[in-house]
Amino acid sequence: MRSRIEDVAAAAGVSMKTVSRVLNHEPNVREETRRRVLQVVDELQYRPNLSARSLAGQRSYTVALIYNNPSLNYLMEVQGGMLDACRANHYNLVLVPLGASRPRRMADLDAAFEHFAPDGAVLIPPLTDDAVVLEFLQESGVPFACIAPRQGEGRIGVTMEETAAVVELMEGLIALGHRRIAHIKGAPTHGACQWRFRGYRQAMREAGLAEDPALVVQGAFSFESGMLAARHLLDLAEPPTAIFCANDDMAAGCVRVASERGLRVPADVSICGFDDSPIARHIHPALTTVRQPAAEMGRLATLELLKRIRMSGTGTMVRVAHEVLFRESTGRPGR
Amino acid sequence: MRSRIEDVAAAAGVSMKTVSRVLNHEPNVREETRRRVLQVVDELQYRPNLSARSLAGQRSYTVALIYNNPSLNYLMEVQGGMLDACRANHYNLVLVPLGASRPRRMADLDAAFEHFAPDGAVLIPPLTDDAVVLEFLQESGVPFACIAPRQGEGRIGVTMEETAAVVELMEGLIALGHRRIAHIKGAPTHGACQWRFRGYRQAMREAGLAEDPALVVQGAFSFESGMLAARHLLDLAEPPTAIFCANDDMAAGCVRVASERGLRVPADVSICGFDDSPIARHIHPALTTVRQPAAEMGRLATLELLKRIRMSGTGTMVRVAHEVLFRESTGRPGR
DNA sequence: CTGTTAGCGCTTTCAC
DNA sequence: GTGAAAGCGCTAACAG
Repeated sequence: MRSRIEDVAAAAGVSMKTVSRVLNHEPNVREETRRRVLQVVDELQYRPNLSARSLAGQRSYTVALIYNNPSLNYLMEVQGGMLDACRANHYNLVLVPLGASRPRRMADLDAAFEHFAPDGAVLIPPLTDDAVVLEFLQESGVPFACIAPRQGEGRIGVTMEETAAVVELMEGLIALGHRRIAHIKGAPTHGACQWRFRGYRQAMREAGLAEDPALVVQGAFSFESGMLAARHLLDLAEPPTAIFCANDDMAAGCVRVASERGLRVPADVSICGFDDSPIARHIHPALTTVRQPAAEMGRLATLELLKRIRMSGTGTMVRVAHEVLFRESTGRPGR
Repeated sequence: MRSRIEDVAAAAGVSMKTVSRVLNHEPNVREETRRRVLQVVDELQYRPNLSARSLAGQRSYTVALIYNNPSLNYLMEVQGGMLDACRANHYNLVLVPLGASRPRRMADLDAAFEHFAPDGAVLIPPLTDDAVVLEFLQESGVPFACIAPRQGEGRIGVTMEETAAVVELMEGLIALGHRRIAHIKGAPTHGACQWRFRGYRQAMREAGLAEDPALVVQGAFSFESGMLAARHLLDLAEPPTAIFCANDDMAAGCVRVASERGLRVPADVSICGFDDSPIARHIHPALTTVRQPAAEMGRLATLELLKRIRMSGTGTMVRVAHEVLFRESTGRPGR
């Protein structure tokens, strides 16, 4: 049978409560007592019973990852980082996928919160900017952290300097000699869409390049939407020499369309994306893109969340560094 | 405050135990009583407290997904299917990634099992054939299900007719006129490697084609290993006209090498994979491959596991259908 | 700094 | 068919 806290207490010659104090890093335990307890814990291979702990402590030791059909790769990375942070802090991670429709989202959220009663939650885009979800969380009183929200005011979590990253990427294109640079935007509900578009405009302006509205088209972050947008752009009387896509999936769609049409990338058209998802390295030519450390962001968001769970009011919005990766899909404009 | 079983009992005019019986689908409750209880449950929005239930019932209502660095897409799909099955049965899913080294694997497993005390576990390849992991599970007495194990004897879970699927795919290649067909094998520790190779050999034999050992090379399921193997094959004095890879990542690596060398796919060389992972549709040309319903397999494996958890000795090894998808990467051998 | 006493909300056992 | 009482293993509140 598994040993209980009572057994540890008896073997260490202290009360259950003292053992509990040691295990929960509470103050008011003499150093010697603490050491003795820890030794017995080790000898007896004692592991606290999660259910008993939760029941008595009115906490679930669970953190929810709330998501809504984003890129699987991105989700997987964030999830991995969160898992690390959770394990390190003896927290459990519960996945909460939300349905597409608004009432469905509410029902899913509600069911998951009723069932798991998470102590906190992490939101990833585009849910970080979903009014319905945000209101639910605010009302529930459960602390939450956001990853890359459009609006980070008064929130905790992690952000990246997306605009700055895009400017850097665009400066690279401009330095290569590109003047007609197109942009395929992401889904408008997604915070990143805004930041990345802003970076595009800023770089164009700073380089003294006129912005041609015909060169900015709406995408939806999917491979297919990238193909559609690419066809549109390449059909223009004066097609762009470079296309900056708001994510890699759309950029891959562009590359595919270019290949189908017999265009060489980057000789005929340069293409770049954002995210550095696996597809960026797997297609030919490999995509120039911006790497965002999704796993690290998941880990950090979780750590900030745990701070807030442990002490209300703590936790901040931390910034992580990006990295612009120039690979094969961009080059000098051809002729 | 959240309502408790006591509140429901009081409102329905029965004992707590009767409510418990209804909620757990136990026998010995009159139909009328059951109906009344359920109505009160609905009115009071009663949701059982997981921790209390686990503590009293000596069960965690948790199922573990044990994995070890497989393809992320595959993992994600299986995970999604398991999540569905878990939600539908009010079970929790806990992710248990295992480290690379053998002692590390044991430590990870042990820690996760001590901490979460899962009621059951699902293994995915290549862990389905890992002696250390299997022994641990057997000794722990925790029921487990396997997805696509090499050896399904006496186990429960899900399998696919991998060999038959490969034969079908190979027959397609042969019908197109291919005679020199190469095979890039998967990692030898992986059960699938064996089944897929077997299908390759069987199809060659049945078509009366001589097997050239030079055309069978070892890969490791990664994109990079596919590139290496492809270079080797395409450098042969008499290169193959078609290459069947044990998974899509390696096939994508082959396509990339072919593109780099200016070879046209499929005019100069046909390439096909296995899995129908997203990359299969995202590269150009899109890959001919075999779709395995990973999400469905995750769901079914979980359902079999839950059967066994609920009644020892029940649960079986179920088979799911595959689908061979002929797309753009295969065609008649050129010249 | 340490211990005692009550529960947390549910299931189990056994009696009716 | 149904119910009463006794825990599951832990933490909270308070007393020392």
